[in-house]
Amino acid sequence: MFLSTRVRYGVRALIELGMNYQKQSVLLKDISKRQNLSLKYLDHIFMQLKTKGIIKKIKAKKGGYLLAKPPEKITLYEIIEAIEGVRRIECLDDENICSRSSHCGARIVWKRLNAKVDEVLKNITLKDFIRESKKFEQMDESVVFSV
Amino acid sequence: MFLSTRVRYGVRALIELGMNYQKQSVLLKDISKRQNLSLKYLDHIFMQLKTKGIIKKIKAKKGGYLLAKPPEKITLYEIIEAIEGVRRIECLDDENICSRSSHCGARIVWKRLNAKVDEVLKNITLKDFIRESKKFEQMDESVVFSV
DNA sequence: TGAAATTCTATTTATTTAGTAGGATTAATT
DNA sequence: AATTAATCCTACTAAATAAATAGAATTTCA
Repeated sequence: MFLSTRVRYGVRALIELGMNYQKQSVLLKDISKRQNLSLKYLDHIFMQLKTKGIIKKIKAKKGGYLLAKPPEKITLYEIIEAIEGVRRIECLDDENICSRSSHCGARIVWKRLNAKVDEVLKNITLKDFIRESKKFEQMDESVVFSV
Repeated sequence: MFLSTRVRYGVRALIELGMNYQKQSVLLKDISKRQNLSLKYLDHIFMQLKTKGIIKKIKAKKGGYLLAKPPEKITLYEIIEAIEGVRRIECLDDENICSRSSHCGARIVWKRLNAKVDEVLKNITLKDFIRESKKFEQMDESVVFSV
C-alpha cells in the first residue's frame, strides 16, 4: 500500500481539525506552521476535502476550517477518494476498455482484491488517527509531570 | 488498490506459465503474441521475476520460461515485490526519515494499514488466477460443444 | 555454425505527483 | 465603510515515476 504525500499531509491536517472537533475552527496557516507543510499545497488539498463534504470552511478573518462531520464517520477510503480519487485498475470500472474483459480470469481476482482493500480502507476512520495521536499527547504530559 | 501495468502484464504472463506448469516451457514471443503485449516490455518484467526466483529460464532455441515453483506457492505480494518493489510510505521502513516518527499517531495507523494490505496480497496466489482463468476456458469449450 | 531464444544497458516518451505563484473573493472586525 | 486576514481559484513549473522502445550481446540446441 502506497499513499501519496497529498493523502498523508491531508490526514495530518485532518487530525488537527479532529482534535478540535466541536471546539473551534483551525487556520490553515497554523496547520502549515505546526506541521511544517507548504500553505499553498495544503490549500489545494483542503479545496478537495471541502468539495467532497469532509470539511467546512469559515471564509473571513479569524475563519479557518472544521470537520463537517464527526471523526468516526470520516473513513480513510473517503479521504483518499477525495484527494487522489479512487485510482482503480481501469478494466474494473469499464469493461469495454479491454477486449479480454469478458473472459479474463485475472479481472475476477482484481475485483476480489479491490473489494478487500476497499473494506480495509473503509474500516479505518479519522477517529483511529486521533486516538493514536492522543496517546502520544498523554505520554508527553506524563513525562512532564514525572520529572 | 492500484497496480502498475507492469504488474498486470506480469501476472497475465505468469498465468500462461502456470497453465503449463510441469508440462513445457513457454516462449516470451508466444506470450507476447497471444496477450498482445510488447516483447521488449515483457523482457524487462521477466528479468525481474527471474532475479527474484519466481521463474526459471531455458536460454536457447526452443527455450523459454517456466515457473520456478508451484502456482500456489507464488503470492501476489511476491510478484508485486519483484516487479515494482514494495513501495511503502517511507517512514515505515526508516523512522529517521521524519522527525515526527517517534510521536506520530498517523504512523501507527499506517503500519496497521500496511500489515492488513500485505496480508491480503499474501493470501492471493497465482493459483487463484489460474483457477479463474480455467473457468473461462471450460465455458468456452462448453459453448463449442453445445452449438 | 546458424538460428532462435534470452540478457542487458541505455534511451526516450508519457503520465503523474509535488509544489509554487498570484490575484480574486469573502466577511468579521475596527 | 475600510481594512484585513482568511479562503478560493486558476495556471504554471519541476521532479519523479512509469511505460515503452532500441539494439546489440550472449547462450545453446539442432
